[in-house]
Amino acid sequence: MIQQSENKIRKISVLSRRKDFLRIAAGRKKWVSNSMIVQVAKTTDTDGSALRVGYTASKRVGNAVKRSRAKRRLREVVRRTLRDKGQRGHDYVVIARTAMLSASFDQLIRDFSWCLRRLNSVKEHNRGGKNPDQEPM
RNA sequence: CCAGAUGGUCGGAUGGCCGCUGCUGUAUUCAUACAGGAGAGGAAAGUCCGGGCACCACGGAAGAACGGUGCCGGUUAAUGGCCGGCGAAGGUGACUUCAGGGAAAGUGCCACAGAAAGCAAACCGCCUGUUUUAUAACAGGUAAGGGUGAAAGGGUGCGGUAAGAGCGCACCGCUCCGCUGGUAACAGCGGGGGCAGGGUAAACCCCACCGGGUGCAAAAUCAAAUAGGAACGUCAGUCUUCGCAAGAAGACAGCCCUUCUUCCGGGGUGUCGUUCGGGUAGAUUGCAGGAGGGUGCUGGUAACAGCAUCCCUAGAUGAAUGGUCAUCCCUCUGUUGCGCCUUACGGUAAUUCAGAGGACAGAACCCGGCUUACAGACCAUCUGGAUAA
RNA sequence: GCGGGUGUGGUUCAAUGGCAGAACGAGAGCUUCCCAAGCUUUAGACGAGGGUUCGAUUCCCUUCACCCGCU
Repeated sequence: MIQQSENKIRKISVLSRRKDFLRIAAGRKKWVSNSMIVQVAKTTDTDGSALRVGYTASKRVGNAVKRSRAKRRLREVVRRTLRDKGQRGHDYVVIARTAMLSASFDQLIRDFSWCLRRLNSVKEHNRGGKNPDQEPM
């Protein structure tokens, strides 16, 4: 995409507040793959240039060791991928599923890129003039 | 060599690329670069005990209540931990396990079965006597045997007796006294008593000892916004008092409440600004040098203590300490099959190749324990058995 | 991280240490032309492991799961 090549994202900051997670989940824009779920919403900063990411690994993933490992792999995937393919001015939330632990790392990168591509195409569709409230997600 | 017992150590290794969080140094745009060096455990877990530390409460001591602990001695900051000993139970043994005070202070309970479940009593029995041809009935004695039960008022043997019975005796058990050893728990020996005194205290209880409460989201410092508080200034309708004035006090008016409108009554209340104090979000400290660890010596059976010397070893906060790739190591499975056994089929299996797997588990103020989870590997001491010399 | 609490049939709850029960639900039968309702009847549980006791759902210890409170 042309727009992405213009994006020069110098830093990826981390979401930490429960309020932000609830706001992004209420945005109802998400895409599910086998190993993860990606949610996205427009950021609330006035600057509009930030790119923020939140990570979630619930107790369903496993005990503390497994949750921590899932978050570390998520961070590594996001660090390698989102700098090129993410859109700035948006907040992302990545949720780990159980397959996060057993899948290979290449598969995780493919899953994340696929989710981002589908979400970006949905947003392109939005700019075409449709009402965003009637988005069938 | 096989099977065990006890105690301890480790719990994947190396390298490439890309990253994360503190610390130190340098540079500057003062929060960023670069360099150096550091960065999870034996259980970090469960939160079951004990302390440090912080705040709150409290004049001291004792008692009551509540909770806990419970053989004896030692160790420790302290403990319900640990070490040593005693007793009981289990094991051929090394060794292991034990909430292991008091049932002769009192209360409660012991279902069903059984005659009887607690000051003993007597169902079937046994024995004697009377009546009766006999069977049997009645009266008395007795508790050995049977039966019930988890448990039936010491056990075994001999004597004794009409039958029996601690009725008598021997041994064992119980209990009391004395002596000896031991700090003690307790053990040994001797003598007396003559069988009373069932079990249950993880039932109430009694005795001895211990315990103030809350917990780093404790607490301290700095300190936005909003609301409320205090001080000062400013403005505010009328009247009265004080005062030359500035101003202060009081009353009425105004505004709000008293369900709604009016009147009466009652209650409350100034506007704005600045500052202060308390204090929330947030930030910093608390917070990593400590009941610290390694080695050696000394004392002690040991837990542990003392001395000397060396070392500094995580500090995150939606929570770092990694991600990925390659090689090696270990285990398992499959393929090939040197060699060995076998006539052969076949069996075992060095090696090669391929695949899968490599446990339990992540610090959150710190420390001492306990408990629970854990693939495997190694070391030391000891026990039982087999073989050889 | 810290502090509390609860585990009993499929569900909601009882039960002095002595045969584990009630209601609803499930199955079968009776009744009815059929269904519902009603009546009769059956099956089904003490979270797990140890200990004390003659005997444990109950008492004690360990463990597992779940719930609540503290920002």
